[in-house]
Amino acid sequence: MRIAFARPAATDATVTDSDAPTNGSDSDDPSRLRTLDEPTHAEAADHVEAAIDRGDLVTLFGRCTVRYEGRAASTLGPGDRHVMLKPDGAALVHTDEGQQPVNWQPPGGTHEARVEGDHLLVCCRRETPSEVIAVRFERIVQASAFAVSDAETLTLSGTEEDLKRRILDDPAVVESSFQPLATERDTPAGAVDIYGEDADGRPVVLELKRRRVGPDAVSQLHRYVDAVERDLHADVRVRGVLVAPSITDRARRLLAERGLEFVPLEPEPTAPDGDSLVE
Amino acid sequence: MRIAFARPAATDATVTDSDAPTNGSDSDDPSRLRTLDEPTHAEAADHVEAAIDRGDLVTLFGRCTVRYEGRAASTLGPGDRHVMLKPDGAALVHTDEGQQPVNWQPPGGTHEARVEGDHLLVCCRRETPSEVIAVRFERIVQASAFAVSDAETLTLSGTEEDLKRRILDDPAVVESSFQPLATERDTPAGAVDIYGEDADGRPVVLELKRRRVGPDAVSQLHRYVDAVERDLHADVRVRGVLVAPSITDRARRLLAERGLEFVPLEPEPTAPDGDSLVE
DNA sequence: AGCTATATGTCGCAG
DNA sequence: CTGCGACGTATAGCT
Repeated sequence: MRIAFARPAATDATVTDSDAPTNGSDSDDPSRLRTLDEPTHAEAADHVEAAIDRGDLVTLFGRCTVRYEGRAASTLGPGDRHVMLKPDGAALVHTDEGQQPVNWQPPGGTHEARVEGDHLLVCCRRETPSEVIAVRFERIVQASAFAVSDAETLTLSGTEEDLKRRILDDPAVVESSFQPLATERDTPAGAVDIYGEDADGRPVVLELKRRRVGPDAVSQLHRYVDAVERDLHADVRVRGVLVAPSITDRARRLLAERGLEFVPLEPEPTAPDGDSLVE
Repeated sequence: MRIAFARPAATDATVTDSDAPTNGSDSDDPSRLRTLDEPTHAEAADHVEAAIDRGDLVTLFGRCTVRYEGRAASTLGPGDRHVMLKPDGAALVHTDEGQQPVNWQPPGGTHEARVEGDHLLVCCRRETPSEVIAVRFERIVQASAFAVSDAETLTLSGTEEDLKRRILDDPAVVESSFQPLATERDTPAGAVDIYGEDADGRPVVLELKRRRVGPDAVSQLHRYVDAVERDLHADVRVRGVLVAPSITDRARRLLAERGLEFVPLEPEPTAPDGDSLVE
């Protein structure tokens, strides 16, 4: 603990919420940060429980083990890690490496912190499917709680949706006289990205991908073309066109075997790079 | 800042690393935690830069905007968020919701923190592909650095690998007299999970999935069966069997259309649930 | 709640 | 490095 003089005797006595030796801000400080450095397990448990109740985002630095059981099961021996508990029920355990958490829990679950023997136990549960993460801290270096408020939503470009718009805006980028008739056209095999007709009036199925495609995309297109041909149950041959920035060799071979086509196209026109994010 | 008396005059004067008003631990304290609460931008910049140089895992709480440009591009307006910079070059920006970061950078990149106007700019770059995240803080509530050490690796069970072992241990779980001949057998379409022969000596291709399968898995199996049939270029018909816990209706239909088969099997025998993670 | 497809997917492994 | 497939994938949209 940072404010040692304010700490109760290091018994396992429960620390009352409002009297807890949080620091960094008064309880009505707009910063909404509450931090404990090197707390006892009991202090940390109270701190975390109170933060969860308030709806704060909680972080914990410390040495811990992790066990998971649910769709699969895992164990992780002792090490220094960072744990994040989100107010929406999500939980993340990060090591020093990797973009992905070593263990996690999706949103919708519940968090719980309590002392268990000589450990702080942080438990994150969810149902459907029933899953649990148990994080056992032998030492907590820092426990922070922050009342995060974020009204903004991400604006993203360069997606498959952008590629779709680009084609609908100017169908000629696919092929001259291509005419889109429907998007998300339903078939027994699933929804077709763009369905239309070529210059000769033949049906065309487009499958769009925002990036370089492999064999899986070819199979997907193949399924749709098959399904539409059955659907029309006429003797017309349905064209299948994969639209993506590029294609791998194996995918191109597969495409040829199945009589399908490829049109190279980026989600967005390649701009003569303008402003950079940092000057 | 928490330790106000230790802080230099709040000019933009650079804070010397070793004299920086970190707290929570001395520089050689084994806890290896260094935290600043409500630092100035200049203080935070120095703190973060020093932590990156040391190879610490860095976290930042505060109000910021985020811009990303690379494979795609995005912008995110001002809000309270949590930023994590890992020593391996990974970066994560988390809001109060979702398991996934709202913005991120995979490992391998470089981090940088500096004052830019009235903001703290945290920049995370990587090459191949060239990508940048720029996080601009208007306010930093807390900046922590922790020398994370984690020697352990995750032990995971219930994977496709477990399913494969289960079949190789006792091929009869697939079908009586099924005989595995190879795993990862190479074909022009990719590697087959398990290749073998049935009681009649006919070639069998197994595709394994650790969980319920949809149409994509059927297509994958179909590709492999096609490829093996061409490969053998004999007139033998190759059987294709999807092995997974369960299958969706549409996938089952697709499977039937292509003359393929399904065998229900879990990655691990369903145990009469033993010890729970918490008692 | 289940099904389907996308994703700045990430990650690991092989060529 | 690219290619390819698995992943406790997560996430969104739709029935």
